[in-house]
Amino acid sequence: MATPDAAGPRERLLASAITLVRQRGVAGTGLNDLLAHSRTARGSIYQHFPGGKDELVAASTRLAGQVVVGRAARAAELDDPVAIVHQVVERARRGLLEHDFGLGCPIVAAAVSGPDHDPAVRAAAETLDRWVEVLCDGLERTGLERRTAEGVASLVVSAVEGALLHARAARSVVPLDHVEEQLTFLVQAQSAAGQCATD
Amino acid sequence: MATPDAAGPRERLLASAITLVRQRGVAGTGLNDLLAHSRTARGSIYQHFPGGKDELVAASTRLAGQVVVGRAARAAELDDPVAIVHQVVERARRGLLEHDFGLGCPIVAAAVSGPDHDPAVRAAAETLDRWVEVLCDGLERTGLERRTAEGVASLVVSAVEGALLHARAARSVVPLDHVEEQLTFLVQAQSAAGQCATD
DNA sequence: CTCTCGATAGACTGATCGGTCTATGAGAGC
DNA sequence: GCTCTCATAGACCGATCAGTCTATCGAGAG
Repeated sequence: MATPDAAGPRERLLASAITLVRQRGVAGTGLNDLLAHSRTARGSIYQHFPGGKDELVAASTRLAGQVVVGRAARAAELDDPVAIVHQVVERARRGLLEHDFGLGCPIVAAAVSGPDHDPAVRAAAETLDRWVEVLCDGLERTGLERRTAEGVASLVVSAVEGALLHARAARSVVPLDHVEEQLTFLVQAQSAAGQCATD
Repeated sequence: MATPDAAGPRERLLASAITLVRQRGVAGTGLNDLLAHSRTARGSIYQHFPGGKDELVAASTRLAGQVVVGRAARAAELDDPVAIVHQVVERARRGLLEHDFGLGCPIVAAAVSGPDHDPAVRAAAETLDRWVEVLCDGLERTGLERRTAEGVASLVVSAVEGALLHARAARSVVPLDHVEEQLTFLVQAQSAAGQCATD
């Protein structure tokens, strides 16, 4: 369980919200499921999240976003763009396999949750933007030109999210393998192109 | 309206299901919304889809999948890989702008709908696989090696789905622009690499 | 004409939804 | 000891959920 139960109800609620939303989406996650999964009293939701389900989901999306961006930032510290790509893809692959394709990306779940749940959508959008930024900075540090790094970082994020979604639905990591292979080729080609230009 | 109303209740239901699911997801779409949007009698659902909502959603996902794959097949007939990529991305871009970022991809919505709605998830997975196949065949026809075409096609589908998702959440087509730019660079580099190898 | 069958409209069910409420208990600070 | 606060447990609310049912209507076939 992601919830050691030593944590308070607020932490348990956030952790359970992230897990259940990854599993069934925002609209598919009911408060009853949430209370049972987090073993929390009904009142505790409104103690910590006066706005109710919407506020809880938004907060859990922001929290998940911090985790995701934090990992990306650590990956972006590597000085080889191929290693950065590998790190990001590998993280997605492990997340899928560890839970037997049961959990998707929390940011994707929030992003597609629609006009109701608008705060969650905004949190997802901000996370995706920051994710791209962080990767972009990392790729630039490895020698890519700024403009190129922006495009590559954006592609990496989009491709990994898309492949994760495809892989979960198909219950196969092949889409992630293909994406890693091609992204690796791309960053090498872009690095080489940048080298030539600056020669 | 996508429903000319001349069509029978079955067609109206399918069209409305696709639209509403693109907007709010599977779990977020209620039968009442569906009936109001399609101006259809409650009984007509069970006349045409005895399995109820689940069967309707699965059928609408398969229908949407046929449309998506059909478009991809037409794009894949072009003899320039760059044009193929442009066609696919441009379709996504127009879909977003036409509805002011209100509608996502029906296949994505079905893919992330979770273990409930399993038929919809399977339909989404099959569509994604066929989509990749169709693009792969097209790219191979333009001269890419089979193995390379597989990887590139998979990346194109994943990247476009991911970028579509990011673009809708952020209400900006920039992610799609970045993806198109980098995918264009990639297919050119892969084509060149293939050329060299066969020289 | 009648008979039939799909479409429509809408009442109705039990279950579940998100949210509010009260009551009890456990622990910290005074 | 006495609050005061938060966590818990669970009853309760109106609204909505998916699904079933009945009744009426209209078009086509006999």
